[in-house]
Amino acid sequence: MSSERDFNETIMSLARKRGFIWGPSPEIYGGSSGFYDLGPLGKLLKNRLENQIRAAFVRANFWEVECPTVSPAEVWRASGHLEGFIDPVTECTKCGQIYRADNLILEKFPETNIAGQTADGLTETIRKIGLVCPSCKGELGPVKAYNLMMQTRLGLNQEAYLRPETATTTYLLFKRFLTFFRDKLPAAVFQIGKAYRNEISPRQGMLRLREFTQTEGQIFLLEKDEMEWPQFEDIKNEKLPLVTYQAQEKGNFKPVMTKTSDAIKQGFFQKPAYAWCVYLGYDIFRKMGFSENKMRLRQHLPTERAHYAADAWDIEIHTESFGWVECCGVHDRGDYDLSRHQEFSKEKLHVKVDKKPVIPNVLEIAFGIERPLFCLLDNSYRPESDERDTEWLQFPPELAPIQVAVFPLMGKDELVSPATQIFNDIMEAGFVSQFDVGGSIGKRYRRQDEVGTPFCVTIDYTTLEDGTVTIRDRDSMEQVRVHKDHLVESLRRLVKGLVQFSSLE
RNA sequence: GCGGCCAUAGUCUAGGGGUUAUGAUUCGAGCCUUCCAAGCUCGUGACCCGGGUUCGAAUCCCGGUGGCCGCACCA
Repeated sequence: MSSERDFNETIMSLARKRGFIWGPSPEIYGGSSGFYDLGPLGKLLKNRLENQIRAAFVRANFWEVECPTVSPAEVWRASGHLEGFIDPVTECTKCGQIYRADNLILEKFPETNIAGQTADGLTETIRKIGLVCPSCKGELGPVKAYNLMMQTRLGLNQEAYLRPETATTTYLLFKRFLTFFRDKLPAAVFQIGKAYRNEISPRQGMLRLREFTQTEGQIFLLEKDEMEWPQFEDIKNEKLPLVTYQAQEKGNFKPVMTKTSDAIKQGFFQKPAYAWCVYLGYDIFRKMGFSENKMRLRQHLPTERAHYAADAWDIEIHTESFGWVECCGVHDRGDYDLSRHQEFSKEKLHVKVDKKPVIPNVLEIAFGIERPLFCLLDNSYRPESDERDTEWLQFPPELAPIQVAVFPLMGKDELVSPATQIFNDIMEAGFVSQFDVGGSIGKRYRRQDEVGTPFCVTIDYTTLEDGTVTIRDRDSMEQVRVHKDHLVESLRRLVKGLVQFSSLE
C-alpha cells in the first residue's frame, strides 16, 4: 500500500541522511539497482548483527570457516546451479514481451510434461503445442536460459562463477572437516560471507540485492542423529510462533505459540535435530533484536517445498514497509549436495557406518544479513510524537551502532576538558562512543536519538563539584547521576541489559 | 525486461527556454546559553548522465541510469 511505501521511504531517507545506507551504488555514476553501500553507522549495525550471529553459532558449537567467492564452473555444475539456477525465458518476436517459458507453457497447457526439459526442448514444446504470445498473439522466439549466477573467468578463459550461496563452498571442504573433527559426526560449521545473484530486475531496495552477505550454518549428521538429538532436550519446552501449512491452507496466518516437543508430537517437525535448527534460527533472530511479536515461523506449503525436503520452514519478520518479509530458511538438504560433489569430484565424501560407506545428511540454517538489517531499522523506527519532536530509532542497546555519546553541557573549557577525559575512558573500555559539543544540549540529545544511541553522558558544573555525571536514557529521556568512577561499569551493565535504567535511581 | 509516472543542496521541496534557481531543515564558524531541536550573525551546499533542437537548455525532444506503480521475475 502507499502508506507502507511512504514508511519505507521515510526509513530510507533517515538511513541515507544519517549514514546507514547509501545507494544504489555507485551513486556518483548513477547507480546500479541491487547494490548498496553501508555508511559508518550501517556498517557498525551490520557488525553488531554479525557478532550476535557469530556468538550464537559458536555457543551452539558451530565452527566458522571462510571460502572464496569465486569457483570454477564444475563446482556449480555439480551443485546443480548451472542447470537449475536458471530462468528459461522467451521473447515475443512481435511485441517484445518477455515470459518465463516454463510458467507460460504450464499456464496455458497444464497437462504438458516439461519436467527437466532444456531450453531447446522448451522451444520445441512451444512450437508443438502452438503457443503464441498471450498479449499480442505473435510468434514466440527461441527459449534462452537466463542463469542467475554472475559469470567471470579465471586466467585467460577458465569459466567461473561468483557463488550464489555460501553453502556450496562450505560443502567442498567436507573431507577437511572430517579430519578436523577427527571423523566424528555430527559436525557443525558456519560461514558469513558475500554471495551474488544476477537478479533480472531487483526491487524493494535492500530486500533484493545482487550482492549480499549470507550466513549459512551447516550440520553434517547421520540419519540416526536426526532422530536422536541430545540438544533437543535443552529446548523441548521452548515455544515457537508456528504457522503450519495446514493453517495456511485454511487461510490462517496467525502464529500459534507451540512448545517444540508438542510440535514434534503433532508432526509439524519430523526430526528433533531439524526442530532444534529451527529453534536456533529463531533464537539468533531474537538475539539480533527482533521482538517475538514481529516474528513468525512459516512452514512451506507442500507445493513450494523441494521434493527431497521433509521439513521446510522460514523465519519471517513483520515490517511496516513491506509486511511479512522472508528472512531465513531452515533446510533439510539430505545427502544431495555431498552425493553430487562426490560424483563430480570423484573424491570420497562419505563416512563409515557399520563398515559401510554412508554419505551424511545436511541440515542448514540460511539467511542474508541485509534483510534483518533493514527489518531492524524498520522495526526500530519511531515517528515524532508529542513527547519528542523528531523521529528516532529504538535499537536494543547492545545492537545500537553508537552505544554512548558524551557531551560537555556547554562548550566551555572547564567542562570540555573533563568531558574529553571521560570520553577517552569510555572509548578505552571498548564502547563505540561519540563526543559532541555542537549546539544546545537538547539538540545533541535529539541527534543521538535519531541514530538510536541508547545512552548519553553529560558533564556539567555539578561534575566539577562532586565528580558525578548524568546518564540520559534514550527511551524515557530521563537522567540519573552517577559518579564518574562507576560510570563505565554502569554503562556496561546498561548496554548489556543487566540492569534497567529505571532501577538505577 | 515491458508499459505508465517521476528525477532540483545532506534531507524534504518551489519554480522553470535568457533568473543572482525558492523555501524549510541540516551542516560549518562565531556570539549567547547551567539539561531536551531557543535566538542572533556569517557561511557551505543542487537542476541524474549523454546526445539533439535553439543565438541560448536546468527547462523542450531522444537515449541511458535510477526510483515508484502495474506485468514478469524473486533459485
